[in-house]
Amino acid sequence: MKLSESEENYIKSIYNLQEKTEKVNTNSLANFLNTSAASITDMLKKLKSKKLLEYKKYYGFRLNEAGNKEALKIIRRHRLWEYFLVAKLGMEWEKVHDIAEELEHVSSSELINKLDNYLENPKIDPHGDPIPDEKGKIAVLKQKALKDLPIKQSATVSSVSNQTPEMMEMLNHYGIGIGSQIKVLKAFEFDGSLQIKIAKKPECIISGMAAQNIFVYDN
Amino acid sequence: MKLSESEENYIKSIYNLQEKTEKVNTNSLANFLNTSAASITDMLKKLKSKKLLEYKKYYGFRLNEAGNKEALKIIRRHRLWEYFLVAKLGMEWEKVHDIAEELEHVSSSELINKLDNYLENPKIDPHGDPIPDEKGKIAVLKQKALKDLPIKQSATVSSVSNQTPEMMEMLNHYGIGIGSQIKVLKAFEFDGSLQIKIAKKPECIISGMAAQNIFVYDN
DNA sequence: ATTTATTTTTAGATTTGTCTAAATTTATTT
DNA sequence: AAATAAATTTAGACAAATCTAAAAATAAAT
Repeated sequence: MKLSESEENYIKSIYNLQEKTEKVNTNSLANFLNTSAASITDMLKKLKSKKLLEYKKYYGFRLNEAGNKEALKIIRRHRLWEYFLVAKLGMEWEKVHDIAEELEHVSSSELINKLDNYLENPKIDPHGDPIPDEKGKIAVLKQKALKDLPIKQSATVSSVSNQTPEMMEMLNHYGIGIGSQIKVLKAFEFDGSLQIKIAKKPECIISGMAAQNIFVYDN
Repeated sequence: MKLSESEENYIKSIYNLQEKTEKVNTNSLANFLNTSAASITDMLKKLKSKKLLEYKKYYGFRLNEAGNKEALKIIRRHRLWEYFLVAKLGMEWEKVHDIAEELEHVSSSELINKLDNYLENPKIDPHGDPIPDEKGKIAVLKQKALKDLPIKQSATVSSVSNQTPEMMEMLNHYGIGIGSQIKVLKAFEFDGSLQIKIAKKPECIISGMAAQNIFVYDN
């Protein structure tokens, strides 16, 4: 189904709000999208007529099967682009969201699947959110802080919670990035620092503080 | 200057037509953009009011300095994305244009400059057209067929004229891609075949026919 | 130099997505 | 349960980008 940019934004927002909060209503959506409640009503009618959501006047609304499927496609595009921007172009966390908001509307499925492939099918985006696969399936990967990763178990770096320039500088120095394969060789109890190995990089030691802010998931 | 997608498409089209043909008029532009002459007139007024082109009713129009600058920015984005799609994602020539038409409207200059950097500042896109740099400057690189490259002179693969699946398969096999560093070690006069060296690949021999369809530019 | 043909512009309508203000429905209070 | 408050929808307007059909200007032809 060919959707306009606006329609896509509404669908994606409804999906995201449904994930987080119990009930999504007109006002909360209007607030989230920074628009008026009247605009929401207009779009709800339109999406209903396109059979993407269930909607009964004054009673509320909810994405149906088809709507969910569309939402997942958009979210997949958004998160793959975010991953690309951080992992390949080296952009900073805070900046990638807005750019991905634009890139996500380019809908060629060949493009997206090739991008996915090129990025080696990442499962989690730089903010730690899961990336739906081609079929809309989301892996349920539990992330953990690097400090909680058992010794000698290899894992993939998925996100970093503290994104200060100082943190980024240090990660860069060690060659740690989103998607890096990582393994803890030894933990020093004294200060919580860890001796680690990043694939294709020399061994090194990072502080307990860093280990607390780096998140990984098991392979 | 923030431009709408439509405004960008008009500006880019005017620029492209001005490159190719002597005089651009309302009808030819309407024809090129697959729209009506009336729409062209409307947009000309708008672009004039934004001071991006000179326009006098019934007399014709032309991009001014500012308009040219905007056009070059859009073309830069378009061609960098085309390069990315072919060189990194391995997409085929014919397919990249339409996708780049969409990607080109994402206008973050940080994104584009980082992409440029990531691609190692390509000078020519997969169709053989030059890519403007950050300042809008276009390199005047004369391409030549690989068969005309002097022995032992290293060059960069810029485009391929015959894009059949068979050709693509062969290039893939040899590891020849857009941006590859290439050098001719020996030319066999008998059949025009060439012994070549692609950076980081073993030496190999390609046919005269292939050498005629692969284009390169000097480093 | 008129007439005819072509090109360009205007006038007015349409679609999409938005808005404000008023009306309606549902929820909450006393 | 009547009154008040809050949420939602409708009505009507607007800007952007487009269209068709008619009018105006320029170019070409006899």
